[in-house]
Amino acid sequence: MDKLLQSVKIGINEKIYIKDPESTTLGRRIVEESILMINAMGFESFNFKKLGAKIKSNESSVYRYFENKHKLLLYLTSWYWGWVEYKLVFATHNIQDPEEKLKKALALVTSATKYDSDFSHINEVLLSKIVINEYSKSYLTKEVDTENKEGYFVIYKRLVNRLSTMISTVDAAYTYPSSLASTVLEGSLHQHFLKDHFASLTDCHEKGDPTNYFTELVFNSLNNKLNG
Amino acid sequence: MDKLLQSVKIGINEKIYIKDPESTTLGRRIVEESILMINAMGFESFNFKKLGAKIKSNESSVYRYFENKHKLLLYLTSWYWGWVEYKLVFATHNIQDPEEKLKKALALVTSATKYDSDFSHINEVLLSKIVINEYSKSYLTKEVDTENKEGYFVIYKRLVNRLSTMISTVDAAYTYPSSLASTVLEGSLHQHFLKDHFASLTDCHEKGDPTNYFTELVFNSLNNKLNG
DNA sequence: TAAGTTATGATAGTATTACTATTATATTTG
DNA sequence: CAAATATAATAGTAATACTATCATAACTTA
Repeated sequence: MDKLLQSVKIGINEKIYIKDPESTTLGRRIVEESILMINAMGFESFNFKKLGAKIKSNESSVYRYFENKHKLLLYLTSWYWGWVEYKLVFATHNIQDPEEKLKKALALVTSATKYDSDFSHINEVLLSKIVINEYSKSYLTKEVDTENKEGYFVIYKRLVNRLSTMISTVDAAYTYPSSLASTVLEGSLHQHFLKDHFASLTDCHEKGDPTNYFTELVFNSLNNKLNG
Repeated sequence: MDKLLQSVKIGINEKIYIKDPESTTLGRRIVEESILMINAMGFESFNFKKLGAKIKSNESSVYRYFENKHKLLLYLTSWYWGWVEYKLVFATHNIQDPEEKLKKALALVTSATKYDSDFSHINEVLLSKIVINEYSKSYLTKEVDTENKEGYFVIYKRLVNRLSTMISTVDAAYTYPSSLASTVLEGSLHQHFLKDHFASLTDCHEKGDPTNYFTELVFNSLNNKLNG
């Protein structure tokens, strides 16, 4: 429950930003508008000069909040995963049955993000699209090990571990709980991407499909007499 | 078998390059050295000026082969997937039993690339590392739909479909053969990445682990009385 | 082998990016 | 109200991602 409360404000590693964007109106405008812009034009075309112009502020002012756009992406994706973690903990904490708990968690983590506005200035639907299209770019870098040591990916790692633990609770004998958890999280983003751009490479076309696919995938792997 | 022979030279969509790098010594040097450089410094730091200098040629000469570094990445990754496809077709074409065939295919597709030098100037081990670290960047772009229409991803798509077909041959009733195939291919790259940078998010640490993990994952999903 | 063609190399130039630095002007706070 | 702080405006730099031009080298073929 303490973790839960801690997650409500979505505590992001302070090294990711120079000045907490949640602490000022300008900061929130930066986050708000960057989500719209990255979503509309893609991460590579997006830059701080354009963002400054769009919010009728200035490039130099944006740089006082984030060192560069890579750090801003780390901020946005950390926020997203923190939000998913918050929903996951909230939605599963009173479920006793391990299988039900895991089922609920999988549904939450694999389904497309619907409209939500607990955090006024953040558009979670667009942010989830950004995560689908850009998340890999935040870690597929030469700096990944340094940044990992700095703790830039803790929220995501904690989420994978929560899923992994739920998997192990259902079947303590299963050999690959972490791999399965990371496959579900990353694979879910990938299936959503394929659905939008490479329809022939996926069978997830209807709403609900990624959830059904991954739920089957996970439960077929657990408590299976064929294993071990 | 015709497909096989066609694949030996690894036929890459001609729109990806301006001038076929296989047709000249300089072209092959560009490909050869770009693999070493991208592997050493990462795709973002790599550029044609540095490459030109390294091969004691010139930036402008490199631009006569590839429009930009994105196209070069498309070329390298297409080559890689074409090479994997070639190995896959070669290694499985005389296996009759569908399960054995699929097993062989999964092993080939999920295991780390060992030393190979059928194609002298291409270092397949380093190229496979590039694919692990950079492949997503080739399609996670705003231009993906246009480039897909141009046929820049045909080889990869054909490979997913081959795997998908093998899955359906083992179990025609399985609902998600394409999703499972794409999950295996993409997921395998991801597990290899995690092994190197986020060890706590995977259980694949030993050589052979990704193969065992994905083989179990696939076969637990097929011919399972729990389904349907 | 001379003449034409094509490939490569060298150099220069442009627009954009990703910043840093400086100074001016608001705005907040004590 | 003064002092501190935040923001805005402007300028500047090094690097990137090219394009264009011209010279020269190498190959081709008549």
